[in-house]
Amino acid sequence: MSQSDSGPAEAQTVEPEAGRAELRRAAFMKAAKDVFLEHGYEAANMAEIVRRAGGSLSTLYAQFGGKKGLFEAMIDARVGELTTQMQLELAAHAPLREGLTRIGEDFLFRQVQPENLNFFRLMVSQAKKFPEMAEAWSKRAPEAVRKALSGYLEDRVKAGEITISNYDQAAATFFDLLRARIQIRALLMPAYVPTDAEVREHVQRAVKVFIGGIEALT
Amino acid sequence: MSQSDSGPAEAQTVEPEAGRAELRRAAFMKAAKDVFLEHGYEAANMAEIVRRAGGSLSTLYAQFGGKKGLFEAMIDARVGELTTQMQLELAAHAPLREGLTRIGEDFLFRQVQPENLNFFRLMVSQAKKFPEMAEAWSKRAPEAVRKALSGYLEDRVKAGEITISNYDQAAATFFDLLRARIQIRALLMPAYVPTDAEVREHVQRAVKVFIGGIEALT
DNA sequence: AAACTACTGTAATTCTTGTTACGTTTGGGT
DNA sequence: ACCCAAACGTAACAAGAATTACAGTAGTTT
Repeated sequence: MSQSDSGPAEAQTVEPEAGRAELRRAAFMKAAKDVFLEHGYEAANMAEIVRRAGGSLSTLYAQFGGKKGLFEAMIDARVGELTTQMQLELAAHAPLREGLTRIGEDFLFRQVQPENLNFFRLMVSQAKKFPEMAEAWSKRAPEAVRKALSGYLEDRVKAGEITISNYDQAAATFFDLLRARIQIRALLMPAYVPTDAEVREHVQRAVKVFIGGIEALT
Repeated sequence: MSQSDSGPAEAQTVEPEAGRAELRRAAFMKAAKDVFLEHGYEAANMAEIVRRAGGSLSTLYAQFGGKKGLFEAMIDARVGELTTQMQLELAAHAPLREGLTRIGEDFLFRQVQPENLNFFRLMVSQAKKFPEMAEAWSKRAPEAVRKALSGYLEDRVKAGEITISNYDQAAATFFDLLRARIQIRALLMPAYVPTDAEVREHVQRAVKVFIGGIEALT
């Protein structure tokens, strides 16, 4: 393609003072991420990873031990990145409807980005083969977002805008409302990418139902 | 192994008057379903399918053409079964809270059965390679359940128990509330199987939020 | 500059697995 | 009982891919 120069694609997050080994490692990880996300675990090809990363097969094996090791290293790094990425920009003291809308859109837009969908697909399909991986992700990520929203809700309760008995439960419910339909459609129909308008409309509905229904939880 | 008698595992849904070919075909399909659901598409092994089904590799290839053909045939059949299975037992004229609870529990219990989770996992992981398959499923199944619930909701509106402007939207929202958290946990943690109590409690919350919040949708 | 280490490139190895070939057996219709 | 198509069993075939071996090269350290 336009990438006709065969220069290796170094990751952007590498410290400048990193040694040769670190540079190779980072390039391998980036290429591995691309290839694994694109083709899945079984169909991913070690030779292709090397082709994209530059460097040599031997070095890859020396550094990661094998396909499994490379995969796990890549996932570990990715889980870390995504978890921090999930720290939702807090809505501070915005009024309830506005704050929920902002948090909801932020979350849902991220959720439907192709890269995140591919990551999710990979997780689901490999959950049996790499249980620790999937479990780590399924605990850290939701916890991060739930905590962020819980904090905001608590603020709103103190402001007297709403009554909530269980913050974590309320937060989880809000994310349930947000994600389900769109995420499932996107997972099953890779060609389908929701438009901005769809996402915003969906968030609007979720916010309405949430505000109306949440107080019903004793 | 312990399966020392080499008897083929015939499917239970075959008409008694079926010819030899149909019997073989049904046995292959059942074994294929088991193996594909268990290992995923790439890791599934044709020889193992034959081992489980009884019969011979040659016949399998004669009937289905190859791995891809077998997979598609199996999925087609399965989509048909599941779609009809999703015809929720209508709650007839039960009062709103009771009817929703019944429908919700029925749906969610089915949704978290290991076989259905494996099927979903397979769909998600192969959505790119077999787009028609995933799309067919992602359209037929939700439509079936939504229609069933819509009918019930309409009945309740006529009975004056609630006000709803858009039945399909309302139904979709209810299923969003039901499925999200538990389904995602189950997908990512194959070892985790929610208890009956968890499921029922979750449904209770969903019903409460739904009833409280749904009228907020203009 | 020498020595040592790490990286590179390529080819060989080995294993797995989908697929095909072919000679034999079997069941059902006449 | 006879025939023929379908099913069987087994082995061969081919392709792909993970992994390893090895000889040459480049960087780093002292």
